[in-house]
Amino acid sequence: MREEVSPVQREIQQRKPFRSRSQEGVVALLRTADVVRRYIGRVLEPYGITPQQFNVLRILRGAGSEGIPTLTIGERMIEEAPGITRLLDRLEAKGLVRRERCPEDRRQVLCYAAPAGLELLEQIDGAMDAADDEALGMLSEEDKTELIRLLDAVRAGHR
Amino acid sequence: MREEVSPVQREIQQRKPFRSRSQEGVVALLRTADVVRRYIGRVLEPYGITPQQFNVLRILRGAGSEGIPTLTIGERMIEEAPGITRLLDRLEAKGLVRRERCPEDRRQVLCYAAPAGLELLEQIDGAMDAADDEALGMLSEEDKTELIRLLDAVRAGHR
DNA sequence: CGAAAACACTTGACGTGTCAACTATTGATC
DNA sequence: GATCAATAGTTGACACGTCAAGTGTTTTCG
Repeated sequence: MREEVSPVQREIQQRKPFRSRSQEGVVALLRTADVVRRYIGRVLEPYGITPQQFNVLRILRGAGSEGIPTLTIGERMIEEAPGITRLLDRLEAKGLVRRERCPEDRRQVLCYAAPAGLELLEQIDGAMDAADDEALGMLSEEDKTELIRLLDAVRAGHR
Repeated sequence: MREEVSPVQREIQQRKPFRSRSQEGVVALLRTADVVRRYIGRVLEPYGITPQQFNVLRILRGAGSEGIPTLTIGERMIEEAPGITRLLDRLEAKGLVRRERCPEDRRQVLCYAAPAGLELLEQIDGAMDAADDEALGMLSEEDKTELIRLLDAVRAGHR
């Protein structure tokens, strides 16, 4: 029975085998997400926008003309508020986003996608659809479904 | 036939369904990795070290007394050199790492885990094993194996 | 009603990731 | 053997991400 060496193990040039499936899984998950994140980043680069900024813009587009408060954006991404504030600062500086205090509750700041932001999104949409397919293109539809199921289960376990 | 709403979709409070399995998969992958990354980060926090720093230390421990050049560390993580240089700067400042120019090839900088770094790692090892198990604890061994297989396939496709 | 608690951010400090440009060496070549 | 390309790192500028603390605004409640 010969020694099996997993792909992840080879990648990180590790001599010792993983202590458990769990350890190998965590490493594989984090490394794979990094690879995909970078890939998406490169696709977005020509449009002068980062993955996070793109994400926020998509959320704002989804919110429509009603706008959406800063913290709500943070919930839909996974991030804490401080990051969102500054992300919006940069998007606003680029003219892709508009913000204004909510009249009903002056603690809140409502955020909207500016026209320029919506236009940019439309330019990107096609490329991003292609990028998503490309990113997981090596998996069959069944594999994708299975991957999604497993990932959903992992997140569900964290609460 | 009723409308199915995926967990990811619910999480990001998205009204429109995903355009494709690929899109849903990419979102699930990135979100799940974020969740796990944060979890690992919280486990490490009491030890005054970040996930990346822990990662580098483990790599240095693996390299042993021969040391390992800066760029090689970068290859085993996925990062670019600049990040590694500064990561090492901080670890050296904490006394967890030692660096010196390689006499054979003075362009290289050999890095070693300092004794304090090795001690810290030993203190953490147990907690990290437990954390890995906890992170994927909701999956059966078969599910973990399947997840690893799918993730390996995704990374293999990116090259 | 008025003080205290709860909210919704915002700001500051720091760790990390990326790219581009720069320095120091080493290797390759005519 | 001097020149030029390739290496190995470092540095600067900027986008995030996190935590802790600070600023207004409601809410809650005695």
